[in-house]
Amino acid sequence: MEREYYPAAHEAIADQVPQTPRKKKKNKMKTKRRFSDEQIRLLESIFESETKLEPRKKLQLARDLGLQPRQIAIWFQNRRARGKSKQIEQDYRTLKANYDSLASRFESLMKEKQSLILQVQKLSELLEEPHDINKVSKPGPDGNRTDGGSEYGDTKCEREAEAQPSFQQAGVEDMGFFGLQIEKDKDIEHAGQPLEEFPSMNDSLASPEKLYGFDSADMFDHSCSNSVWFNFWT
DNA sequence: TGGCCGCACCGCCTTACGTCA
DNA sequence: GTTGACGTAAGGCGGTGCGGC
Repeated sequence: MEREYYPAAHEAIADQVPQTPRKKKKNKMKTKRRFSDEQIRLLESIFESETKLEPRKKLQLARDLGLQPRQIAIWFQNRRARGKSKQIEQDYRTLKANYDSLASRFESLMKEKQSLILQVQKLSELLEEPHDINKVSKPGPDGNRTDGGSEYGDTKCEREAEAQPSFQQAGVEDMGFFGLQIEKDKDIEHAGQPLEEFPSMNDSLASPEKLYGFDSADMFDHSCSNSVWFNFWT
């Protein structure tokens, strides 16, 4: 469909675009005409080099395009607003991509962490065995206990509470032995916090828990204040 | 020198028209 | 021909900077 273009300023439409309309309110615009492609092209080319116009240049441009200076000023204002809006959208996309990438890496690291914790628990059991072998209930054929519990207690807390001294007994104070740094005592209480504070971009973006369907509360059981956790973030 | 006023300009939000599917 | 979504020119408002008094 053909556009209706804004005529030159000296034509009738110019009368509807007062030079200083700021004080004239409630005077509804009668007609609105889009600028011609040529006008837009020139405006865009100038906007590329300077997003704000000097007054003299604005007057010159208004003459060249047959528009009112105020129309030029408004076009630049609206153009800056459009540019800003697009920039915000671009920034949002970039941030979201970074967030998604980070969340993905977070998830994979959590899996790796869980795997390493299991390895440590198994090693802990191995270190424990020679000292206390008589207390250990008889394992089933597959190596698991037949009563459904473990030699370290039936709860996660008990297992962890007992697992920690075993390292000390074995002279393994520093978990750097496993390439890890163990969290102890008060530091342990903070070990789970970064997980809960994993940044969500905003309410519209799901947190990792929602995004990936896992619950941080399950991973960091705060019912055990002395739980052994590794500092995920170091 | 500090305060006031008018003006121009800006950013931001809103309105209303033009265009298109 | 109608309608709803979208783009955009322009209105309106509050804020700021500047020059004159």
